[in-house]
Amino acid sequence: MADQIESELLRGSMDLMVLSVLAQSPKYGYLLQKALSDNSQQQIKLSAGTMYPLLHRLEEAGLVSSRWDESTGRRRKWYELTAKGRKKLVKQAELWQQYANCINRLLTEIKLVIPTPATQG
Amino acid sequence: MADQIESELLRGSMDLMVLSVLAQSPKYGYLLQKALSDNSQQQIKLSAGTMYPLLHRLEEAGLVSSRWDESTGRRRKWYELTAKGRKKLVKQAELWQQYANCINRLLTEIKLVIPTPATQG
DNA sequence: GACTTATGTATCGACATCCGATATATTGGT
DNA sequence: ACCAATATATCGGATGTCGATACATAAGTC
Repeated sequence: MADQIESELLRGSMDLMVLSVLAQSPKYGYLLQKALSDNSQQQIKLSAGTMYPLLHRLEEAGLVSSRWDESTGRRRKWYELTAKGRKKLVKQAELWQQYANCINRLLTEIKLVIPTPATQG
Repeated sequence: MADQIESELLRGSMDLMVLSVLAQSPKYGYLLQKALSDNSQQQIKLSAGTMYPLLHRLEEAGLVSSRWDESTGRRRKWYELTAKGRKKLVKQAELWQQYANCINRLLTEIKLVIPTPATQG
């Protein structure tokens, strides 16, 4: 299994990943970390120092809503996508595709990757 | 033609793109801007305020070398990849592929994109 | 000649993101 | 009693991005 992906490359798209994982199902922070790690074959680690401010930003922007669950021994804050968040996710996913296609085209031109059919956009 | 890609999503991979474009041929800053824009169907714009510090960082790190050309009316600083820069580019391109595959997998799972065959890695 | 646009490099300050370190508290296992 | 895992949160430092600004020359236009 490959190492964890360098953060340098990840900057700016953490929002997209978090929105994606939350789109699967509502989660609380700690669970979100595990889910993202699992979904990426342990390649993407989201540190607490990155995640919590990020979640607060998303909530501030109205993209997720949260509620505390104190019913169990554990004090957990569950986050779920709002309608606005879902729209944002779709838009960001499209942008990502564009972006990825751009870079892939660049890398393909210098023959660093095997050409792949453009997905869309 | 789609709009310019939001910078938010681009953070952290400008280095990769610049190294890629320089791998095609040596360029001076202003030419690099045009080349990157052309190579991305005008979707990626590299502002001067981003580019020059970036080029200086790459040179500082020994990934590119530069020399002034004063032979024409225009004063130009040409940049070209060093051997170290080329190695770095190959490595970063591999990381990029890993990263892109991770995100694509995430987006595929929530059915926001049409699944594509994994390129590699 | 005067004016504007394009070319060309560069720095500055404001702002955002990322992350390690740290704090706090509970649960479960040994 | 101790330690690891669970769980949320903030702080400060490092870094990246970009609009604004500065400066200078060349080319085109009125």
